Amino acid sequence: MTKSSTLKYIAKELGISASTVSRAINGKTVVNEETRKRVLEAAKRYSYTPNEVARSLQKSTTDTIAIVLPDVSETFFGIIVKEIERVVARQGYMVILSDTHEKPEKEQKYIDMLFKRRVDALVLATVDCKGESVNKFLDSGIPVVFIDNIPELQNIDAITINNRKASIIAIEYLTRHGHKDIAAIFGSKDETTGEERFAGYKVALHNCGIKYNKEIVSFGDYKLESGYQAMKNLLKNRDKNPFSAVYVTSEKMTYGALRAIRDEGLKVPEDLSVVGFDINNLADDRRQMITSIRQPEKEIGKMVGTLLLERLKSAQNCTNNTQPSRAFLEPFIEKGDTVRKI
Amino acid sequence: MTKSSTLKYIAKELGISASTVSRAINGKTVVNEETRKRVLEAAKRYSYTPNEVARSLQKSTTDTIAIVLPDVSETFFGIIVKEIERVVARQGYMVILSDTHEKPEKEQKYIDMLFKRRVDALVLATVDCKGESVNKFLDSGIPVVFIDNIPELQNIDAITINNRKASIIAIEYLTRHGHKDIAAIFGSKDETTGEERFAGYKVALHNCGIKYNKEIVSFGDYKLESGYQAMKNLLKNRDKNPFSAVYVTSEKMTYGALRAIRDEGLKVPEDLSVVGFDINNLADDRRQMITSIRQPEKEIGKMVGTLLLERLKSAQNCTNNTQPSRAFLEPFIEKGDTVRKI
DNA sequence: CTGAAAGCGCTAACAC
DNA sequence: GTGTTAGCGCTTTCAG
Repeated sequence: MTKSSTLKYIAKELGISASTVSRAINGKTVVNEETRKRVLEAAKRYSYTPNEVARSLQKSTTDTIAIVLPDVSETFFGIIVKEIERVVARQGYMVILSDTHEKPEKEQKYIDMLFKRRVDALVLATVDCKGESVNKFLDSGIPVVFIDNIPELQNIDAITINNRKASIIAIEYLTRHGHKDIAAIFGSKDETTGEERFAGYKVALHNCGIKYNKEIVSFGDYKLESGYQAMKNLLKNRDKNPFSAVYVTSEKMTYGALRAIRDEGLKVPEDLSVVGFDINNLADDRRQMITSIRQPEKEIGKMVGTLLLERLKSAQNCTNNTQPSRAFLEPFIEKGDTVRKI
Repeated sequence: MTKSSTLKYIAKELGISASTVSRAINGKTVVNEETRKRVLEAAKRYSYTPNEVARSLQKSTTDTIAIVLPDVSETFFGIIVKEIERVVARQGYMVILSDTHEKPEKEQKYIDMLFKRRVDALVLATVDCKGESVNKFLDSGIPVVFIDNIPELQNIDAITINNRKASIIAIEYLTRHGHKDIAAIFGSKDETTGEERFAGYKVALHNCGIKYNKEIVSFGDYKLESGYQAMKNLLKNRDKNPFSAVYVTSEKMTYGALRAIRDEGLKVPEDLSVVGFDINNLADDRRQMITSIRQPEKEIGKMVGTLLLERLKSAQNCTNNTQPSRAFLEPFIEKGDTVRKI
């Protein structure tokens, strides 16, 4: 319950000025070896801890970066967060994490709060591509890096995968296994991940000479329940609109879909082949239980972290005349036991 | 690049005092309706945003809670973080997340930094039960809630599961399926999760009249690689020390073990039954792909969040004479396809 | 209802 | 080397 002591307090105890104490503790300026020792010792004795809040106010920098995303419990985001944190922590930055639960209102609110808290940079996996609140950051020149969903704005930093290609890989894999009727479950078309993956799906079908059938395509919201429902519905109409495989475009929706399939008494892959997305069963391996399109999460996180540090550094030097950085990493497929030849 | 305006600036523009502007904006005190309007309008015009750093310094409260844990990319922790955040965000708190990568040094460093940043409370899934740095928090009366691993300290708040029981459930399930030679992979005995789960394993064996064989027990560090290696080794000696099932006590180690099994050309469950831990495939369902011991992550997170808010509230009122809160939730088993009868 | 003044804890000139 | 002063942006008595 002891209130932690302040610079001023130590200064008074030692009969010296607060600035000297400050200097001794920060060690940036030269201080008499003798006094330095006394200060350090007193600091320990009174268990002094610098107050970073005060420091932040003074330097108008918080050494904090914020990450706003729709769902930390998706392993995809978990890994990205971990990796970003790892990279920026080495330069003393800490991470504020905000989970929007896929809700645009929450996203707005969080971004506003984070701005008030003067975070030094923002990583945003938006669910609200038209969101206004992020403009405050952009206008203030505070670094923002977009991931996952990328709004259509000029001059923004963005790191994501080639989502069209992701679908193309998935569909080609299935067609190579003889599948022609391939159902699919996407996220909302309002988000670039949903839209692009959907677009890629259609392109791939076209390339393979398969006619697009909208009856076997469904749109969810990336949550487990929506994957479950979507799959249920597809299965219900399967006699009218048959399909031998399904491509599901998020981790949770994949698990939801698998559950629906099981609930209907069907076996994977005997009765239905499944290609999921972001399923992260065996980490570094190229083979896992569920066939899945994967994103290089670690690499994404690392790139984001590195870019962040770069932006932060040039923000210090007011060297903001750098080009926006846009990276499109390559998705890949991990083969598992959930697809069979027909 | 516009530097955001301050209270003082607005005050000057309007020819009134900063305190009035402050009052108008915070709306706690009564202000002339006329001036209030003028202020609010000016605030909008100059796109004023309150500086929470300054506010924090003044109220010596940051509205921030910190979570320190060994691995956010474990779904177990992902869900807990999400849930804690959901609960505390409703009261305006934000979350700083620190991932220690299972390293005691990092943990120490983070805790120290968080103390300097004056977070209002700390949630700690320690990997370092003897860690000293957390004492600063404890001594200062800043709320700390321990989860997962619980150090042996008096008067601390802790929310976890009954880890012994977790193992008992696992072993009993396996023995009911006819297994007698049950290998196991635990975390370090230095952590309560490792120790307790190991203890429960021995108790369960004893209860089932099975002799404990240390040759088929291995200790890892909760990471994927250690699960992989441990399993490899167990498998290598399987002719001398045979077993028909293996119990693995973390998500990542389970995935690592499964990979090792596959690499050896063995099939689950035909050649070997597996009970994992914290495998989170189908969320709300009671049946999933991999048989796994589960913890009620959502409930844990919710309880932590609620407890945190309670502590934070009474910290405000200096009503710190409450009893420490210790909860032991119940683990449960989710049955999947990775265990067979023999 | 509003303004002046003081201060949260720290750092950064600027003198000496 | 060290002290003094001022100030980061805000809130909060205390007068008026």
